[in-house]
Amino acid sequence: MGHAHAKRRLVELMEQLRAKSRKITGPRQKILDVLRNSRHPVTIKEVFARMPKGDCDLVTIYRSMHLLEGMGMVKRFDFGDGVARFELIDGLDGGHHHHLICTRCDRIVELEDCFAQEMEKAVSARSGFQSVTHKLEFFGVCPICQATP
Amino acid sequence: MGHAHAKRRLVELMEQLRAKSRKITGPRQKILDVLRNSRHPVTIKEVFARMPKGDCDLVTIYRSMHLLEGMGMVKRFDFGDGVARFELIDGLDGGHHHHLICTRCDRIVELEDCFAQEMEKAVSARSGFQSVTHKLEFFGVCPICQATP
DNA sequence: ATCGCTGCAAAAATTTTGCAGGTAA
DNA sequence: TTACCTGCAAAATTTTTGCAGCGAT
Repeated sequence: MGHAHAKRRLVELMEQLRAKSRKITGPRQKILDVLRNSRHPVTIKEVFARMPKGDCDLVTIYRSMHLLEGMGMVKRFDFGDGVARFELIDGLDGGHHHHLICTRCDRIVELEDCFAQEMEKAVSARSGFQSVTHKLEFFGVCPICQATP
Repeated sequence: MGHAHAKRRLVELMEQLRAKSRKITGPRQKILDVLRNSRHPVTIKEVFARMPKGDCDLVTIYRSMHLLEGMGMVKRFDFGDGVARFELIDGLDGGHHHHLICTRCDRIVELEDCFAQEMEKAVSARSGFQSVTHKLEFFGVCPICQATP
Protein backbone atom coordinates (compact mmCIF):
# COMPACT_ATOMS: atom_id res chain seq x y z
CA MET A 1 0.00 0.00 0.00
CA GLY A 2 2.37 2.70 -1.23
CA HIS A 3 1.49 6.31 -1.76
CA ALA A 4 -0.97 7.05 -4.45
CA HIS A 5 0.74 9.58 -6.63
CA ALA A 6 3.95 10.21 -8.47
CA LYS A 7 5.96 13.33 -7.86
CA ARG A 8 4.93 16.24 -9.96
CA ARG A 9 7.61 18.06 -11.82
CA LEU A 10 8.46 21.45 -10.43
CA VAL A 11 8.47 23.00 -13.90
CA GLU A 12 4.89 21.95 -14.37
CA LEU A 13 3.85 23.66 -11.16
CA MET A 14 5.68 26.83 -12.14
CA GLU A 15 3.86 26.82 -15.44
CA GLN A 16 0.53 26.65 -13.65
CA LEU A 17 1.46 29.72 -11.64
CA ARG A 18 2.68 31.61 -14.66
CA ALA A 19 -0.58 30.85 -16.47
CA LYS A 20 -2.46 32.88 -13.89
CA SER A 21 0.18 35.60 -13.85
CA ARG A 22 1.35 34.64 -10.42
CA LYS A 23 5.00 35.14 -9.75
CA ILE A 24 7.58 32.48 -9.23
CA THR A 25 9.48 33.55 -6.19
CA GLY A 26 12.02 31.94 -3.92
CA PRO A 27 9.63 31.24 -1.06
CA ARG A 28 7.06 29.73 -3.38
CA GLN A 29 9.52 27.40 -4.97
CA LYS A 30 10.61 26.21 -1.58
CA ILE A 31 7.04 25.69 -0.40
CA LEU A 32 6.21 23.71 -3.52
CA ASP A 33 9.35 21.70 -3.01
CA VAL A 34 8.37 20.73 0.51
CA LEU A 35 4.91 19.75 -0.71
CA ARG A 36 6.39 17.70 -3.54
CA ASN A 37 8.58 15.82 -1.14
CA SER A 38 5.89 15.10 1.42
CA ARG A 39 4.33 11.68 1.33
CA HIS A 40 1.36 12.82 3.41
CA PRO A 41 -0.59 16.00 3.98
CA VAL A 42 1.51 18.52 5.91
CA THR A 43 0.59 21.30 8.28
CA ILE A 44 1.74 24.88 7.79
CA LYS A 45 4.16 24.54 10.66
CA GLU A 46 5.60 21.37 9.22
CA VAL A 47 6.23 23.13 5.94
CA PHE A 48 7.88 25.93 7.88
CA ALA A 49 10.03 23.51 9.86
CA ARG A 50 11.19 21.71 6.75
CA MET A 51 12.93 24.67 5.23
CA PRO A 52 16.18 26.30 6.27
CA LYS A 53 15.50 28.97 8.86
CA GLY A 54 14.90 32.36 7.30
CA ASP A 55 14.06 30.93 3.90
CA CYS A 56 10.47 32.00 4.22
CA ASP A 57 8.20 33.63 6.74
CA LEU A 58 5.38 31.66 8.34
CA VAL A 59 2.88 34.21 7.11
CA THR A 60 4.03 33.73 3.56
CA ILE A 61 3.28 30.04 3.84
CA TYR A 62 -0.25 30.79 4.99
CA ARG A 63 -0.72 33.16 2.10
CA SER A 64 0.79 30.83 -0.46
CA MET A 65 -1.30 27.95 0.74
CA HIS A 66 -4.44 30.01 0.28
CA LEU A 67 -3.34 30.94 -3.18
CA LEU A 68 -2.49 27.37 -4.14
CA GLU A 69 -5.74 26.10 -2.71
CA GLY A 70 -7.70 28.70 -4.62
CA MET A 71 -5.88 27.72 -7.81
CA GLY A 72 -6.73 24.09 -7.23
CA MET A 73 -3.09 23.09 -6.91
CA VAL A 74 -3.36 22.03 -3.31
CA LYS A 75 -6.05 20.29 -1.29
CA ARG A 76 -6.90 20.97 2.32
CA PHE A 77 -7.51 18.13 4.75
CA ASP A 78 -8.72 17.98 8.28
CA PHE A 79 -7.90 15.01 10.42
CA GLY A 80 -9.99 16.15 13.34
CA ASP A 81 -7.28 17.72 15.45
CA GLY A 82 -8.04 21.27 14.49
CA VAL A 83 -4.99 21.79 12.30
CA ALA A 84 -5.23 22.18 8.56
CA ARG A 85 -3.14 19.91 6.39
CA PHE A 86 -2.27 20.33 2.74
CA GLU A 87 -1.34 18.06 -0.09
CA LEU A 88 -0.33 18.74 -3.64
CA ILE A 89 -2.97 17.75 -6.16
CA ASP A 90 -1.63 15.70 -9.01
CA GLY A 91 -2.95 14.37 -12.27
CA LEU A 92 -5.96 15.49 -14.21
CA ASP A 93 -8.47 13.74 -11.98
CA GLY A 94 -6.91 15.47 -9.04
CA GLY A 95 -5.46 12.22 -7.79
CA HIS A 96 -8.47 11.84 -5.54
CA HIS A 97 -7.78 9.55 -2.60
CA HIS A 98 -8.31 9.16 1.11
CA HIS A 99 -6.33 8.65 4.28
CA LEU A 100 -6.31 6.18 7.12
CA ILE A 101 -5.04 7.73 10.32
CA CYS A 102 -3.95 5.83 13.41
CA THR A 103 -5.69 7.35 16.41
CA ARG A 104 -2.85 6.36 18.71
CA CYS A 105 0.34 7.26 16.88
CA ASP A 106 -0.99 9.48 14.09
CA ARG A 107 0.62 7.31 11.45
CA ILE A 108 -0.98 7.98 8.07
CA VAL A 109 -1.66 5.51 5.30
CA GLU A 110 -2.70 6.72 1.89
CA LEU A 111 -5.57 4.75 0.37
CA GLU A 112 -5.25 4.50 -3.35
CA ASP A 113 -8.83 4.02 -4.32
CA CYS A 114 -11.76 6.28 -3.93
CA PHE A 115 -14.83 4.43 -2.78
CA ALA A 116 -17.17 7.31 -2.84
CA GLN A 117 -17.43 8.56 -6.38
CA GLU A 118 -20.82 6.95 -7.03
CA MET A 119 -22.11 8.19 -3.72
CA GLU A 120 -21.81 11.73 -4.97
CA LYS A 121 -24.24 11.00 -7.77
CA ALA A 122 -26.71 9.44 -5.38
CA VAL A 123 -26.46 12.36 -2.97
CA SER A 124 -26.84 14.88 -5.77
CA ALA A 125 -29.88 13.14 -7.21
CA ARG A 126 -31.63 12.95 -3.88
CA SER A 127 -30.89 16.44 -2.63
CA GLY A 128 -30.88 18.54 -5.75
CA PHE A 129 -27.40 19.81 -4.91
CA GLN A 130 -24.96 20.24 -7.78
CA SER A 131 -21.20 19.95 -8.12
CA VAL A 132 -21.18 17.54 -5.22
CA THR A 133 -17.81 16.60 -3.80
CA HIS A 134 -16.90 14.78 -0.64
CA LYS A 135 -14.31 14.46 2.06
CA LEU A 136 -13.73 11.05 3.53
CA GLU A 137 -11.10 9.96 6.00
CA PHE A 138 -10.72 6.77 7.97
CA PHE A 139 -9.47 6.34 11.50
CA GLY A 140 -8.32 3.23 13.34
CA VAL A 141 -5.54 1.54 15.26
CA CYS A 142 -2.53 0.56 13.19
CA PRO A 143 -0.87 -2.88 13.43
CA ILE A 144 2.10 -1.53 15.36
CA CYS A 145 -0.06 0.11 18.00
CA GLN A 146 -2.18 -3.00 18.27
CA ALA A 147 0.94 -4.84 19.41
CA THR A 148 1.79 -2.28 22.09
CA PRO A 149 -1.03 -1.67 24.54
CA MET B 1 -34.99 14.53 3.54
CA GLY B 2 -35.70 15.41 7.19
CA HIS B 3 -33.22 15.17 9.98
CA ALA B 4 -32.01 11.74 10.88
CA HIS B 5 -32.65 11.44 14.58
CA ALA B 6 -35.32 11.88 17.19
CA LYS B 7 -34.79 14.09 20.20
CA ARG B 8 -33.22 12.33 23.11
CA ARG B 9 -34.83 12.69 26.46
CA LEU B 10 -32.97 14.94 28.85
CA VAL B 11 -33.40 12.47 31.71
CA GLU B 12 -31.60 9.85 29.70
CA LEU B 13 -28.64 12.14 29.16
CA MET B 14 -28.53 13.01 32.86
CA GLU B 15 -28.46 9.32 33.69
CA GLN B 16 -25.50 8.83 31.42
CA LEU B 17 -23.63 11.54 33.28
CA ARG B 18 -24.58 10.18 36.66
CA ALA B 19 -23.34 6.73 35.65
CA LYS B 20 -19.84 8.11 35.36
CA SER B 21 -20.16 10.16 38.51
CA ARG B 22 -20.25 13.39 36.61
CA LYS B 23 -22.34 16.10 38.11
CA ILE B 24 -25.54 17.46 36.75
CA THR B 25 -25.18 21.19 36.90
CA GLY B 26 -27.09 24.12 35.55
CA PRO B 27 -24.66 24.94 32.75
CA ARG B 28 -24.54 21.32 31.65
CA GLN B 29 -28.28 21.02 31.46
CA LYS B 30 -28.44 24.14 29.37
CA ILE B 31 -25.71 22.94 27.04
CA LEU B 32 -27.43 19.59 26.56
CA ASP B 33 -30.65 21.40 25.94
CA VAL B 34 -29.14 23.49 23.17
CA LEU B 35 -27.66 20.37 21.61
CA ARG B 36 -30.98 18.56 21.83
CA ASN B 37 -32.74 21.37 20.08
CA SER B 38 -30.20 21.79 17.29
CA ARG B 39 -31.06 20.22 14.01
CA HIS B 40 -27.47 20.39 12.80
CA PRO B 41 -24.02 20.30 14.32
CA VAL B 42 -23.36 23.51 16.26
CA THR B 43 -20.19 25.41 17.04
CA ILE B 44 -19.17 26.32 20.57
CA LYS B 45 -20.01 29.94 19.90
CA GLU B 46 -23.42 29.02 18.58
CA VAL B 47 -24.16 27.09 21.74
CA PHE B 48 -23.01 30.09 23.72
CA ALA B 49 -25.17 32.45 21.71
CA ARG B 50 -28.24 30.29 22.14
CA MET B 51 -28.41 30.63 25.87
CA PRO B 52 -29.42 33.64 27.96
CA LYS B 53 -26.40 35.80 28.63
CA GLY B 54 -24.66 34.86 31.85
CA ASP B 55 -26.14 31.38 31.94
CA CYS B 56 -22.82 29.79 31.25
CA ASP B 57 -19.26 30.81 30.52
CA LEU B 58 -17.74 30.12 27.12
CA VAL B 59 -14.94 28.18 28.76
CA THR B 60 -17.41 25.91 30.46
CA ILE B 61 -18.86 25.01 27.09
CA TYR B 62 -15.43 24.07 25.79
CA ARG B 63 -14.85 21.93 28.84
CA SER B 64 -18.26 20.31 28.75
CA MET B 65 -17.94 19.53 25.10
CA HIS B 66 -14.65 17.77 25.72
CA LEU B 67 -16.24 15.79 28.49
CA LEU B 68 -19.26 14.83 26.44
CA GLU B 69 -17.08 13.90 23.49
CA GLY B 70 -14.90 11.73 25.71
CA MET B 71 -18.00 10.03 27.07
CA GLY B 72 -19.25 9.31 23.60
CA MET B 73 -22.33 11.46 24.05
CA VAL B 74 -21.36 13.99 21.44
CA LYS B 75 -19.65 13.76 18.08
CA ARG B 76 -17.26 16.28 16.63
CA PHE B 77 -17.47 17.37 13.01
CA ASP B 78 -15.34 19.48 10.80
CA PHE B 79 -16.80 21.12 7.76
CA GLY B 80 -13.51 22.48 6.55
CA ASP B 81 -13.79 26.01 7.86
CA GLY B 82 -11.55 25.49 10.85
CA VAL B 83 -14.32 25.55 13.44
CA ALA B 84 -15.35 22.47 15.37
CA ARG B 85 -19.02 21.50 15.34
CA PHE B 86 -20.80 19.15 17.71
CA GLU B 87 -23.87 16.99 17.55
CA LEU B 88 -25.58 14.85 20.14
CA ILE B 89 -25.19 11.14 19.48
CA ASP B 90 -28.43 9.27 19.67
CA GLY B 91 -29.49 5.66 19.55
CA LEU B 92 -27.40 2.59 20.18
CA ASP B 93 -25.76 2.63 16.79
CA GLY B 94 -24.72 6.20 17.43
CA GLY B 95 -27.16 7.44 14.81
CA HIS B 96 -24.34 7.44 12.30
CA HIS B 97 -25.03 9.77 9.40
CA HIS B 98 -23.44 12.36 7.16
CA HIS B 99 -23.92 15.93 6.09
CA LEU B 100 -24.24 17.78 2.84
CA ILE B 101 -23.04 21.36 3.11
CA CYS B 102 -23.71 24.09 0.59
CA THR B 103 -20.44 25.79 -0.22
CA ARG B 104 -22.16 29.08 -0.97
CA CYS B 105 -24.67 29.60 1.82
CA ASP B 106 -23.52 27.00 4.35
CA ARG B 107 -26.94 25.42 4.46
CA ILE B 108 -26.71 21.91 5.90
CA VAL B 109 -28.69 18.86 4.93
CA GLU B 110 -28.59 15.74 7.05
CA LEU B 111 -28.23 12.56 5.05
CA GLU B 112 -30.04 9.71 6.67
CA ASP B 113 -28.09 6.81 5.35
CA CYS B 114 -24.54 5.86 5.85
CA PHE B 115 -22.97 4.70 2.64
CA ALA B 116 -19.65 3.83 4.05
CA GLN B 117 -20.09 1.08 6.57
CA GLU B 118 -18.84 -1.66 4.26
CA MET B 119 -15.90 0.46 3.26
CA GLU B 120 -14.57 0.25 6.77
CA LYS B 121 -14.31 -3.51 6.51
CA ALA B 122 -12.49 -3.28 3.21
CA VAL B 123 -10.06 -0.69 4.56
CA SER B 124 -9.45 -2.71 7.70
CA ALA B 125 -8.80 -5.90 5.79
CA ARG B 126 -6.36 -4.27 3.44
CA SER B 127 -4.39 -2.22 5.94
CA GLY B 128 -4.42 -4.35 9.07
CA PHE B 129 -5.89 -1.45 11.03
CA GLN B 130 -8.53 -2.28 13.64
CA SER B 131 -11.55 -0.47 15.02
CA VAL B 132 -11.80 1.44 11.78
CA THR B 133 -14.22 4.34 11.69
CA HIS B 134 -14.69 7.09 9.15
CA LYS B 135 -15.70 10.65 8.66
CA LEU B 136 -17.51 11.56 5.48
CA GLU B 137 -19.06 14.84 4.49
CA PHE B 138 -20.39 16.06 1.18
CA PHE B 139 -20.19 19.53 -0.30
CA GLY B 140 -22.06 21.09 -3.15
CA VAL B 141 -24.30 23.92 -4.30
CA CYS B 142 -27.86 23.80 -2.98
CA PRO B 143 -30.93 24.33 -5.19
CA ILE B 144 -31.55 27.82 -3.84
CA CYS B 145 -28.03 28.99 -4.56
CA GLN B 146 -28.16 27.44 -8.01
CA ALA B 147 -31.02 29.80 -8.80
CA THR B 148 -29.14 32.89 -7.61
CA PRO B 149 -25.81 33.35 -9.32
C1' DA C 1 -16.95 16.37 53.40
C1' DT C 2 -15.40 15.32 49.07
C1' DC C 3 -14.65 15.69 44.53
C1' DG C 4 -16.01 17.81 40.66
C1' DC C 5 -17.41 21.99 38.35
C1' DT C 6 -17.56 27.04 37.35
C1' DG C 7 -16.13 31.69 36.33
C1' DC C 8 -12.64 34.81 35.66
C1' DA C 9 -8.27 35.89 33.96
C1' DA C 10 -4.54 34.83 31.38
C1' DA C 11 -2.05 32.22 28.07
C1' DA C 12 -1.38 29.43 24.03
C1' DA C 13 -2.05 28.20 19.41
C1' DT C 14 -3.61 29.03 14.85
C1' DT C 15 -4.80 32.12 11.28
C1' DT C 16 -5.59 36.77 9.26
C1' DT C 17 -4.58 41.64 8.14
C1' DG C 18 -1.94 46.24 7.36
C1' DC C 19 1.70 48.33 5.59
C1' DA C 20 6.11 49.71 3.65
C1' DG C 21 9.51 48.08 0.88
C1' DG C 22 11.28 44.72 -2.61
C1' DT C 23 11.09 41.87 -6.85
C1' DA C 24 9.52 39.10 -10.91
C1' DA C 25 7.68 39.99 -15.32
C1' DT D 1 7.05 50.07 -14.76
C1' DT D 2 3.55 47.64 -12.73
C1' DA D 3 1.55 44.21 -10.50
C1' DC D 4 2.41 41.08 -7.29
C1' DC D 5 4.88 39.36 -3.34
C1' DT D 6 7.44 39.40 1.19
C1' DG D 7 8.65 40.22 5.95
C1' DC D 8 7.60 42.27 10.10
C1' DA D 9 4.37 43.62 13.42
C1' DA D 10 0.03 43.50 15.18
C1' DA D 11 -4.52 41.74 15.58
C1' DA D 12 -8.23 38.43 15.46
C1' DT D 13 -9.88 33.74 16.37
C1' DT D 14 -10.24 29.57 18.50
C1' DT D 15 -8.93 26.74 22.26
C1' DT D 16 -6.49 25.58 26.60
C1' DT D 17 -4.86 26.21 31.38
C1' DG D 18 -4.46 27.98 36.43
C1' DC D 19 -6.63 28.99 40.34
C1' DA D 20 -9.74 30.15 43.99
C1' DG D 21 -14.32 29.47 45.33
C1' DC D 22 -18.83 27.20 44.83
C1' DG D 23 -21.95 23.34 44.50
C1' DA D 24 -23.74 18.56 43.65
C1' DT D 25 -23.73 14.19 45.71
